[in-house]
Amino acid sequence: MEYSQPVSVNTLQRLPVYLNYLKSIGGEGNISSTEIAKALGLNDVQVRKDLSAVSSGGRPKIGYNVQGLIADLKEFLGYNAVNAAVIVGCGNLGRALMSYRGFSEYGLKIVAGFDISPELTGKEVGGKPIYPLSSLTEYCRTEGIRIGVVTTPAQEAQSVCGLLIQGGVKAVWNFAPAHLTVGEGVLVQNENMACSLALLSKHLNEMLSQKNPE
Amino acid sequence: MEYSQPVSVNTLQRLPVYLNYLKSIGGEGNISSTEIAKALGLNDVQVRKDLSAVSSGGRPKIGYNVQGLIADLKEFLGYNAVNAAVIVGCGNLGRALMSYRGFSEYGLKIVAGFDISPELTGKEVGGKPIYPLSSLTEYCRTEGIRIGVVTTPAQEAQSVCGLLIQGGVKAVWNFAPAHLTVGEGVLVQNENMACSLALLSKHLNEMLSQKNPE
DNA sequence: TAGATTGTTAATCGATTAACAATC
DNA sequence: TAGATTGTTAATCGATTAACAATC
Repeated sequence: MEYSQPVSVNTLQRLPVYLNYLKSIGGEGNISSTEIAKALGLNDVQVRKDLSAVSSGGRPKIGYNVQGLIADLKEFLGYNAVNAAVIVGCGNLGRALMSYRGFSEYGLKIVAGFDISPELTGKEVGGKPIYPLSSLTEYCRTEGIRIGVVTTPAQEAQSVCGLLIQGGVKAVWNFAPAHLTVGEGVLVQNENMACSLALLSKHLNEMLSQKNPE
Repeated sequence: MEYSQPVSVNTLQRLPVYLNYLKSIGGEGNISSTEIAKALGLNDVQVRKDLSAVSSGGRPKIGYNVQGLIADLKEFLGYNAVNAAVIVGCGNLGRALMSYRGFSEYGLKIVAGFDISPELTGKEVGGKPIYPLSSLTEYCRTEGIRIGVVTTPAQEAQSVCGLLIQGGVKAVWNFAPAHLTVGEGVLVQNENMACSLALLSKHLNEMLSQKNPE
């Protein structure tokens, strides 16, 4: 386990998809890589290669044990750990994330929100307190927070990101439509809705232009 | 413009990042691909190649006109169009998206929400009505809706997706932690938070294991 | 002009897929 | 055993990057 080979970003992103699928079928039986691949629209060799990084292996002619694979994936993805995180920016999206109960499933625990507005500070959302932005860095440092979620407007995102890093945060989950520049050792994961929308919009355009060709 | 070469998914996902950056610097001047690349941590050849699909081109020794490039990117990404969309599932996340004013920036207009709960139907969020789930397919068909946003629990996601497609929806933006199976010609774009969290969590583990080696 | 910068062609790199041996 | 399925090695494919010619 300690010496498991590094996994590519692409593979890593597919692992939660496998987990979702396996949880949806449930049961006590076994499943073949071919079945998984077919259900998810992937190549079966790819599925086996991805799973080889995670699990103790399947059995020829039988496949993979569903429950075992679920357990291996959860363990590998760190869903059994508990990582404390703060949310910065308690607008609609920030508050929605603070209220979301599903994160515990993924080993993430939102412990507090931060906002610059005096109208929000002192209140609670989803049972979690909202503190003033001025206390963010100190809070992260004393509580040992490693994950920060940025749900501020784009203009504030970079400075807020700086505050988080000052407080010792090592991973920033960025929902603001802005590029964040960070130093070595800090990971920025963008949940950029504009990027997703770009793909949707392009697809629609192509569909329409096929129907109405020049 | 009609015969622009197809753009890879990777390139397409970077275009909104360029746009964000250019908007953040603003101004009337010009900018070189090298500068853009440096600011975003990309390769300068990649930037030029990406931009060549979008813009009428830069000028040697001078670079690209910032405002011109912004306009080209917006046009290419379809941000000047207006695509009507519905949101299915008006829980915390769904309501947050309904209230979000930024989508108009991206050519997306949320026109209505749908939910199965009688406590929500009839109400308004962000000035948009919530209708009962039973009216979803008919609504999409009569209003010509092409985009559906799924913010239901995972269990309901696939059936809701089916209703959307029955109603003529061609692009599904899926926030539920579930794999959606769709037919030919329909695009599913997953905004799967579990996938993002997998990357964050893996990064943290690696950081920690570096500090505390076996 | 000289030099900075674009745009393109060729080389590299990495991820996906095909072929096939190992295994139950 | 025969055949289904895994796991791995080799081939393919596509994206990134390097080299370089074109241009202002």
